Amino acid sequence: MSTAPSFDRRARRREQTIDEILAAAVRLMEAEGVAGLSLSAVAREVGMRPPSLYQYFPSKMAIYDALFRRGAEAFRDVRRETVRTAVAADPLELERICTIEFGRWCMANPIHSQLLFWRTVPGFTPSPEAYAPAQETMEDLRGNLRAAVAAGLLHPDAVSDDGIALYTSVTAGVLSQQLANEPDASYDDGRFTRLLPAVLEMFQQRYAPPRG
Amino acid sequence: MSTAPSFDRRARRREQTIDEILAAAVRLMEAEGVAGLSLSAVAREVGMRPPSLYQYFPSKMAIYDALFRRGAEAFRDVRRETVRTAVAADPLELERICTIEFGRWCMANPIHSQLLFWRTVPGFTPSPEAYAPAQETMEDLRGNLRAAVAAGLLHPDAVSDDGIALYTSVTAGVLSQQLANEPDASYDDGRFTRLLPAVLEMFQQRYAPPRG
DNA sequence: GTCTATACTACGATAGAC
DNA sequence: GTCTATCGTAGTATAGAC
Repeated sequence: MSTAPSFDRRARRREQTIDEILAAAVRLMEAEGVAGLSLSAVAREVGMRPPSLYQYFPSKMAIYDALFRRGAEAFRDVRRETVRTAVAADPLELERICTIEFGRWCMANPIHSQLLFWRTVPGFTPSPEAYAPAQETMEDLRGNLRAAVAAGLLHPDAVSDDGIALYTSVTAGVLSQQLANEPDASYDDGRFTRLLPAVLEMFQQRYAPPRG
Repeated sequence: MSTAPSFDRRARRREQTIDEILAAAVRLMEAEGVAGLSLSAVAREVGMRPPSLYQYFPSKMAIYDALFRRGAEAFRDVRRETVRTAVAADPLELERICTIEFGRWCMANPIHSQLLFWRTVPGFTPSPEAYAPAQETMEDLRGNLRAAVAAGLLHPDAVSDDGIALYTSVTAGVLSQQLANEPDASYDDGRFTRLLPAVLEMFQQRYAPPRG
């Protein structure tokens, strides 16, 4: 087909525009709050008129959904890339590194984090497609902890529903406090993010393996 | 002064109206999200026209501020009332009971909790007057933990800045997860609130007193 | 694919009558 | 203390020209 290359170029250009719109939305949310996003402002930011946005997103909620999805994909991939490249002595150390990288990502992407973890936008619920990568991440986490259990580094209860919920609660706890109270601090300077290694130790201690 | 009683009656009536407005605001936020509050809707809810609200609050932010303040006062008082009436074997158990009562209050008042702990309303920052009771609560918490240290039940590091931050992070962590993921569950049924005793044990274990 | 024009709704807030 | 009327602004979204 002689028209295929042309389609490719158009598709790529379209993708670029979509990226630009989403980037503008994030910038505006940083200034006005996640729930304070307005399509008119997005349009101004990207140099369009509001109606033109509808060529790329059918509604305001679709923008939130795209951001949710990209956020969920990004932090899933941060974890996976860490698993692929990190040098760790054992599965537990690997998961620790993953969680810290995850924490860095959250502080580098506070808007996505708020959208993902707090869900405070009035009418917004993520679509199943947008939510799927977040579930995959939970499975990845469970897999890592399972490996730590198999290696005799954690008690089997660590991978129970309560164990996983406890893990996410304490890690999300420090990140949540950081985002709410010192949102502009870097990961390394944050009063709360500094505590992430400590809560991981607490978890490890609680689920110490049975002796033998 | 013969007019004094009349003033009292007026003042009381005015207080009642203010209460009614704030209660309506909370009801609406439960339905539409904390950041989705509109004065017109509040006015409709209480059976007024929007301009009449300005007799009671000079702006929309003043309503948020009043709710923040009342929330901060309420959970400070929940803790203090618990200290006054709870039967506890030692300061550490007392603080544990306080924290659990605090958790119950959060789940019973999710809107106030969101306002207090997440701060996701675009232009809103609490006034110093509204914030003061929250600081008092932090001091109360520190005092309780100090008593536990004095009783030889916790390591002195527990009342360091990091220790306190760790305490608030892990407790706020389970509550935050609960509010975000299962906001409608009761305290007793929540998948995350159930874990509150466990995180308190983790804290206690981490800051176990020096032996001797 | 971007625009103008516009429909429609709603908002927060103020002025001034009663 | 409550109202009507209104200002000024902004919002989301659609129709249709180019």
